[in-house]
Amino acid sequence: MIPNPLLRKLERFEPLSEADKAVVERASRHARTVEARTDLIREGNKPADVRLILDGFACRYKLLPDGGRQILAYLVPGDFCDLHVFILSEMDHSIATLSPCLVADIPREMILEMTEQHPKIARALWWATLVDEAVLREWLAGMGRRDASQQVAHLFCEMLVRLQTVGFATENSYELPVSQIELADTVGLSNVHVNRTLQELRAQGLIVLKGKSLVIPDVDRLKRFGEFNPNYLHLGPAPRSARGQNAEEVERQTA
Amino acid sequence: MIPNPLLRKLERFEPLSEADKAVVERASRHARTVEARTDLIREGNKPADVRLILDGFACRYKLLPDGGRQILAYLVPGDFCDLHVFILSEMDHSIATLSPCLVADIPREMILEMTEQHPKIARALWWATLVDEAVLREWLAGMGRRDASQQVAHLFCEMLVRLQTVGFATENSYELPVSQIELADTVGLSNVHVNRTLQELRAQGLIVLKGKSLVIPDVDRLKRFGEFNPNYLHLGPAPRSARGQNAEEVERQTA
DNA sequence: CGTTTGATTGACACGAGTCAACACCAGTGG
DNA sequence: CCACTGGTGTTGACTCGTGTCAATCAAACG
Repeated sequence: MIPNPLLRKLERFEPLSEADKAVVERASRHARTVEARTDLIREGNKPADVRLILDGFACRYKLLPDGGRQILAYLVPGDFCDLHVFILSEMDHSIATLSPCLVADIPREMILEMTEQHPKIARALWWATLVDEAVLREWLAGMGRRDASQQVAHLFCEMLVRLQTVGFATENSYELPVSQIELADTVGLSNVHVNRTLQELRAQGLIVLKGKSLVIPDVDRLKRFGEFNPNYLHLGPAPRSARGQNAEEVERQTA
Repeated sequence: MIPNPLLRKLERFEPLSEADKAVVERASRHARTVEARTDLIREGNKPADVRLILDGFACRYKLLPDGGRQILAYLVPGDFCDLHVFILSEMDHSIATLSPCLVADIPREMILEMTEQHPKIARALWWATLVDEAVLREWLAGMGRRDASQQVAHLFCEMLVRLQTVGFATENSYELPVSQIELADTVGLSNVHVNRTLQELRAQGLIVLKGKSLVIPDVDRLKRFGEFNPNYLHLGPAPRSARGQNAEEVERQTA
């Protein structure tokens, strides 16, 4: 089986005890598949339990009165749809799958158990929530102050790092099951301009994007181009080697 | 004296007991003044305690390598600079005053006391944090999918509501101690274009902005113009004042 | 008073949006 | 087996919103 992506993510923050791990595993045991482009939660809903993505891509999004859409976050394996539904009375945005997904529905009680009886998990969940917020801030900064190509490059770097931490990316590549239209709704551009931007990144040799498969020939170069500084992901030191041109430890990819 | 803005805000979520209120009051007792345009926390810092704004305007911001700046949030009376510094090892952004501020430094222990021995406060703080995140999402949506004038109008509506809940705005006006340059860094535009946008809003009679004082002659009209739907602020029903009946009209419209 | 910072205005350039046409599949059904 | 379809990617021509540069004003300040 695939190692639990949530576990991988949380342990990136701090090591968990065996008992902690068991609880996390148990919470994500019962999962269902959801096909692509399906709403998991809609604005106005008050979901009864917490959804956890185990495989596939999903996104938070808002629809605007004029029909426009803005994607607010990508949810990848190990990410929660909404940890805190208990507090707010209703969702102020929607969540939908982008690709086919494996989703676990974690009952409220199990979340409470995790947070009340496993302080380390509680802290790690706190951390995950804060990182989500930090990502939001980084996107906002990108939207406001970066041009199209930088912003796309930055996004690709972020997804590389995030997917690597849960074992869904190699050293320099991953599957990005997102159409150009969806990318446009993510970075706040038109689909046409996203297309031109991707062409430009390709022409500069910064990315190789065929279908849904993204390869980054020179990760450091793309990071420099996109002004990507991973500090906001709060991952601490890379687990083994990561940075240099010679980092060759490749994550095993089971998906 | 002035009722504690934090208390007002938290009680907008749920009523607190007298003991709860006393603790909140105590936490915000020792405050200091900070002059305008002063960093409270810098990126990379690990602040020892939590800062609470009691008066004035502050902002979160990020500086980009090219010198650009993006303001990520406005902090108004009742807002925390960073409730969760305990978890993350360092700040990924900075916080600065915009106007002269009154700031309380709340020691970590007092936060722990509030959250561990006063569950209602804990829930209310949770709520405040989630609302901050929701505001961030709304800004992202605005940045990505609204044009300049809508976005500015939306921001003005948001600040009206937020300031009203802490008693720093009248029915239709408030002090906005923010220069056009800072506004530009907020909405992701150039200062020149912000100026033109403000002219346009003025010309349409949507706002009266002289110096730092903002008056909104017809609040509902501005809300409609900016497509402002306050649901993301999760304030529940309006507390009783005259704002009620029209707010729902806006919500209907955006459905 | 100069100095300085912020607001305002105009001329011009450029990035990004819009519209439209076409190519390229993958799926569907006749 | 092959038209037909709808969604996605690609391109070009044109428009328009916003940025840039620069000059001028206005107000705050020592």
